[in-house]
Amino acid sequence: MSRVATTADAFNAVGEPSRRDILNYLVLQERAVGEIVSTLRLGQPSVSKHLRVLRDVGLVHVRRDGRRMMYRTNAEAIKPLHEWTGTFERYWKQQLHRIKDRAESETGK
Amino acid sequence: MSRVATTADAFNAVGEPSRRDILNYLVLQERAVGEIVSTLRLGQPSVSKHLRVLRDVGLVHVRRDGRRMMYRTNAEAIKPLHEWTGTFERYWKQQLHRIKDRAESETGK
DNA sequence: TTGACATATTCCGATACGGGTATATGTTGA
DNA sequence: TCAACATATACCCGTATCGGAATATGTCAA
Repeated sequence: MSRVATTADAFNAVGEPSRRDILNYLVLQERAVGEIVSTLRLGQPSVSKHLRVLRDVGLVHVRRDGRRMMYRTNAEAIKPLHEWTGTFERYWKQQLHRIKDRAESETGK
Repeated sequence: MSRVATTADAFNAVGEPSRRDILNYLVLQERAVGEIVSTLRLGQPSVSKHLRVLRDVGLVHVRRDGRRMMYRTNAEAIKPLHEWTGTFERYWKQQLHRIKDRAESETGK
């Protein structure tokens, strides 16, 4: 037994930089594959494969328009990631306060 | 040329489920490696390796305490991920409104 | 100094991944 | 029906990754 799944979850899907680029691009507006290819300067098969991964985890939606496939980001699928990272918010705020407090007590010395 | 870096960035580091578990655990309190191993039921070398990845991207801090190494989550390193996912917030809110509006107009019909 | 303890590193095998090339599939318009 | 177009899939290569076993490194206590 070796590596577990991976592409089967949104956290992992988003770990790939090109896929984040694609999500950033597709959230603004629905786009055809060819537009993604030329805008992001990636190979067409590469883009199709990234889209397949994103689709499998629900991060994008597709719609056929004639012979083109129109993709768009499904922002809701990103919500869980935002929520998970958000559970750490109180901790980084604490850390900032500690740093700030220490700085103030030092200047006040 | 093949796969790019990966372990060299926080997004990817967090893509691994065990590493998320470790971060969740270490944010509550500083812990020794052995505690992580027994609490999360993972192999010791495996944990050490995950910790090395997390450390390299700044997601955890270490401190030596005698012969033990005490790790804790560096919440601040998670902030960029929270911010990136946050850029999608307005879009999922829009989607929710659209869904809500449609539901209301349908019941009102 | 030595043995026990705690952690890190190395090595291995199986597999997943990403990019590229070639090819298959599906759709349109003539 | 057929050629052009748009996208998806299959395949290959080189590499990354994960887990586990074995081993190395570092630290303490006697």
